[in-house]
Amino acid sequence: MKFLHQAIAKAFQDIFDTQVTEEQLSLEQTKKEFEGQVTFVVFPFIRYTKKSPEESARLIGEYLKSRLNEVADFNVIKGFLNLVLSDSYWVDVFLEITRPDFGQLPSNGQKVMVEYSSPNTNKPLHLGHIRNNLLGYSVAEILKSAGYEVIKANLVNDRGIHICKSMLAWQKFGNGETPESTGLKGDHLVGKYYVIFDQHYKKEIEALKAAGKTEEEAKKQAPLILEAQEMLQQWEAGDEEVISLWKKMNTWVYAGFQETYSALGVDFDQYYYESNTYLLGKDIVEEGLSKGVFFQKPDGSVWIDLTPDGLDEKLVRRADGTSVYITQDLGTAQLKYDDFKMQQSIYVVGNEQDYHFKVLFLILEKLGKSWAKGLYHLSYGMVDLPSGKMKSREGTVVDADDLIEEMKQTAKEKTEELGKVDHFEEAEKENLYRMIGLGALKYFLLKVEPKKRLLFDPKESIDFQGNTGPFIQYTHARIQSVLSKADKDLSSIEIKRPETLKETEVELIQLLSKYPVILTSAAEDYNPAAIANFAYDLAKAYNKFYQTESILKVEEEDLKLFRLKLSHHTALTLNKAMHLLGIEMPERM
RNA sequence: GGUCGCAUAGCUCAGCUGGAUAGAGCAACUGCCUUCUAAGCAGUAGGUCUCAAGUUCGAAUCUUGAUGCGAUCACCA
Repeated sequence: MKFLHQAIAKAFQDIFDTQVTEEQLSLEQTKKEFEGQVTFVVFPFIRYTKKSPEESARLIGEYLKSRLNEVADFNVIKGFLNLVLSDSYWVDVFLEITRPDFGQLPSNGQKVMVEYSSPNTNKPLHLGHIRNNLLGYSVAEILKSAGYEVIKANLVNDRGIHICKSMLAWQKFGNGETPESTGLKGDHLVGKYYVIFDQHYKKEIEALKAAGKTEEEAKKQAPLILEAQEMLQQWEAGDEEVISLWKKMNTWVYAGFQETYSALGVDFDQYYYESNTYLLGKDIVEEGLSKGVFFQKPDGSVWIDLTPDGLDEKLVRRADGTSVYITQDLGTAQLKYDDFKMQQSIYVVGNEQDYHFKVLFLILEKLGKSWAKGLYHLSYGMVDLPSGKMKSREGTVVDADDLIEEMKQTAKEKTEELGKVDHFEEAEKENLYRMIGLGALKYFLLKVEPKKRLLFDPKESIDFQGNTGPFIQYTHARIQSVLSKADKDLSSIEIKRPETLKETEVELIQLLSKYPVILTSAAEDYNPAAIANFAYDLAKAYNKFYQTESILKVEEEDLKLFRLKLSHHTALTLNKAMHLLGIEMPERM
């Protein structure tokens, strides 16, 4: 498109004797109802042309048509100059697309860390974590494809009072249960005891309230919570028995998480454990004090005053010298940077922590950390149920493992209804159900812009038709079917340039050619939804082409080959795009 | 109450740095499988882009205010 910018700038020079820079010009895609593929809006420039919009557009149109082979024709409607580019030009564009490196941007020498998942080790993963994991994974893949070197990091929240609750409940009521003895996945077993703790704790609170205590008092004085707090202290003191119980239960949880991660197809390059990092940040507090960024209150607690920035005063160290949440995050941020020296660091964390990250980044900036400007909080909306928020203690969560299983089951039912895979081997069927079920789930979660909140109704199953993952997978399988029937090695065949193109072919080529642009902007915005929408548009455009033109039945061998090649590169691009969302594409379905 | 985010068809969502008559999917209704996979294609119907002012040739998009929903404002994480 650059040639058009140049030519239009030159047109202003030649026709109107006025300077318009290429940067000022913007071209957009012509709306479907009009003829042409590219539109130049002249309204903003009539003050340079000193002519009516129509007249200006007509003059530029004529200029372009007479000088550029690529411009076959034009039409003017009001101030819109619609350009019809030649079929030969679109064939050139297509040849660009067939280059082997199409869709992978060259390395930009930048390193970026994407932290996502960050689970608590006291309960299994749920739908909220799934959104987090898929977003993080996808953003990481998008950045890789856009030329970054990416480190996927997971910060495991494996310590603290909540872990002690599960441990205590297991100790008291567990009767030595293990994942092996119960057949439960490790994270589910530990989660079970987290719930059991809460049940007993609530009973104790009720008993205390009946004895005349207030709610507040009861919550603080219940024997179980006191015991859990004591256990936390023992843990921090390195008590052997507590540590060994902690290790045992964490091992169960990690095994369980790993299973869920691999079912989801997400992975990590680097794990950080809070049990290792929770003491970090103490030297940053000292640094802040000596730099005068932090100040101390009479009771000894350390604060930062962010009121000039429109925020509040924030505590960074308690009066008793212990850290708070943000302290260890300051330390961990430093640790990550020291480990990798990356230019950007992205935290994929829910929007409930918007304020926390605003404060965190601001503090690091005030401390003069050169790398603070590369920090970014990729904030995503909560996943809500029709009944409201998911609450693990109340059991109103959509469990990750259950949901994955249900999706496969639904995929199986829908596929069997269609009866197209009856002759498949059992293993291929199972794999197909997995791909389709997960494809539907992943697409459902990723097609929506991250910051928007998401409503999930367990009673309504996720669609398999229309703007969905399976639709795109189906399109891919359909193309593969055509290609395998053709039985040609397309990569080694030189195609002859077609003289003319059909409308659906031009549409397809134009869409395909946009892929690198979409990829770039998706990487800039950390937005997988842009990729999802592109894949959908591409699949739709292919289906339209498929329905209007025949491929294998055409007489002329050259045309057949061209259409096969077009199909082939559509499939490749669909595959690339969906791969960025972590969605696998079946060869047949 | 302060701050931040969101608001587009009955439902779920697109809408690029302001541009043409605001687009898809689901749900509803009509057509299209003796022809390359009908999880598809084509069509009908469905809108005060929450409301009000402003900026301008032009606003769903930018500004301000209002309303509604959500989050957050812990010596919790």
